[in-house]
Amino acid sequence: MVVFAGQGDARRSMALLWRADAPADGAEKQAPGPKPGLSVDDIVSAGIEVADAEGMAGLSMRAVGERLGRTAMALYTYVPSKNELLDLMFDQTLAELPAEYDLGGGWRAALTAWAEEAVEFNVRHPWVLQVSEARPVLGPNEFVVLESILRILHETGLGSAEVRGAVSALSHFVRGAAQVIADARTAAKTTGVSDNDWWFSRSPLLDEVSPDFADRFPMIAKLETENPVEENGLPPEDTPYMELAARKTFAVGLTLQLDGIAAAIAKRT
Amino acid sequence: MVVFAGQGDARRSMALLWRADAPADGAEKQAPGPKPGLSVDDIVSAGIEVADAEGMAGLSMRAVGERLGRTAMALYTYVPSKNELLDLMFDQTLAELPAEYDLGGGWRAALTAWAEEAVEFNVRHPWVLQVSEARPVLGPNEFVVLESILRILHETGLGSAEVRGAVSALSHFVRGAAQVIADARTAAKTTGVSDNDWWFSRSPLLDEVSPDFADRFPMIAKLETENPVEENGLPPEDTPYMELAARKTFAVGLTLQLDGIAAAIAKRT
DNA sequence: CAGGTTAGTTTATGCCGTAAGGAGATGCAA
DNA sequence: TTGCATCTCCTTACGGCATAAACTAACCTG
Repeated sequence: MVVFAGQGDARRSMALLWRADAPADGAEKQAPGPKPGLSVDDIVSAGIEVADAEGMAGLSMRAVGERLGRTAMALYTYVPSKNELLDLMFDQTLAELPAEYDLGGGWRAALTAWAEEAVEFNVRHPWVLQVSEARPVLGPNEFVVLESILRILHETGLGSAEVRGAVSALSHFVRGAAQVIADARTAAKTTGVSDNDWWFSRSPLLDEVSPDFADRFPMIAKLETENPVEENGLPPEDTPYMELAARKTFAVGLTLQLDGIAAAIAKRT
Repeated sequence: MVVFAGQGDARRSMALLWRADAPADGAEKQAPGPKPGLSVDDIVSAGIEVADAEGMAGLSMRAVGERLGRTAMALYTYVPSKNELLDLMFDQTLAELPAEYDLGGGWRAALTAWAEEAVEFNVRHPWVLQVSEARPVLGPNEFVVLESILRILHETGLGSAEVRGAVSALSHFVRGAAQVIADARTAAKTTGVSDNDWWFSRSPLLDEVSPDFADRFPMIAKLETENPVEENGLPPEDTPYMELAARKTFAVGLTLQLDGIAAAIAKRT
């Protein structure tokens, strides 16, 4: 399911995201009570580790707490809710993306680098894809990332509306591609069935249940015979079939995106 | 979280999807025991209704059963698990998409119609976006839908690899756009906060927490001032701000996709 | 050393998918 | 007509989830 950004106390959320804890000017008075055994950063890091390893479905307050030797409830001292924790995790994770791209090779090379980086990032942290973009988290790193692609697109000389369109097109494309790759990996891992085995168990069943497949779906049949995923014979047993296909398709699709942008540039001049 | 296609008994799944219950040839012998009070279709329809109304998060066996006046466990007589039910719901829902598009106006017009139809479809049934594409469900309607876009792309004369790239680019784009629109609606509904109110509560906090925003993120600041979402003054209080913006951006992004395909065609000749 | 503050715990509530087992209905063979 | 196999549907139970509420214990300040 899709998760939405903090609907709790907006001020506290923003303060956490931007680390504006404001320990007052100089005062810094000693707080009574036991010293904090954890920090927000500890919890965020543990959360990211859990989510990377077990996926969004495996991200529970219990699991995060356990990784830190605490109960689930202990986390609520530092973080108002699981939602806010997820926002913090999201923004923190974005920090590993480059803030700038080399523009020496022109916008096309830079966008290619951006897209490849972005796909790998999302494959590394597939749970990030489940954080809704509709109401952004508004954390610092989210803005850094947005700024970085805007800087590349600035080179194209396109107007604001086209830039907005390009950002969303590229971002949807990259996220979709990463989703497929990540899902393929997760499916193989959680079911214990390789892509090969999965297809070999289903393909004959498809024939059985729809013997006239090639007549009903001529275009699909044509595509499958003309351009099978395995280019030269069957892929080795342990090749991640789906991921391979997805990566090939990504390359072609990316060219489409860039050519579309080139066309928009051509139209302006 | 993302959901994967039936990892249970593949044969039974396929039989359910293709409605190949095979009541034997002519025999049709009366089964003992009480007559079934439900059908798989009843359950699938109820499931779709629940998911449309409450989203993937609200889709529970208990909720589906309740809609049919049964307990959750009653469903397991007809459907092996929630996963298989979701597969059936997915394929059934796809049936409402057109199987063919008018090619009289050329591939560009047809793809535009396809994309607009697809976005509305996904906005109507946002839970569909959570069904993983990595291991397809392999239901009949999934193939119908794929065949329909392949038929359009056939008109372009592109080769298989380019067609695959175009399908994935268009599909990622359409799904991403729909996701944003659907999420915006869900966020407004579940939080009870309009896009306007959301932004007005956060915008000042952003200034507070990052007073040097315009210096740190000049490109973002420029984009916001050059091309604010509200084109002529503030939008009326109840306008779905985010959705409006998403739809504008969708139109621009779609042009990019189509121009990219046009460029691929030009390259071939 | 008393009192207030804080970190962290335990416990409880109401959700979830679904395993296990039982109750009652039904059709067929004897 | 009886008895049984088979089927639908139910109740109960288990271990998971987020988090509210109330508690314990650590700690600083007066």
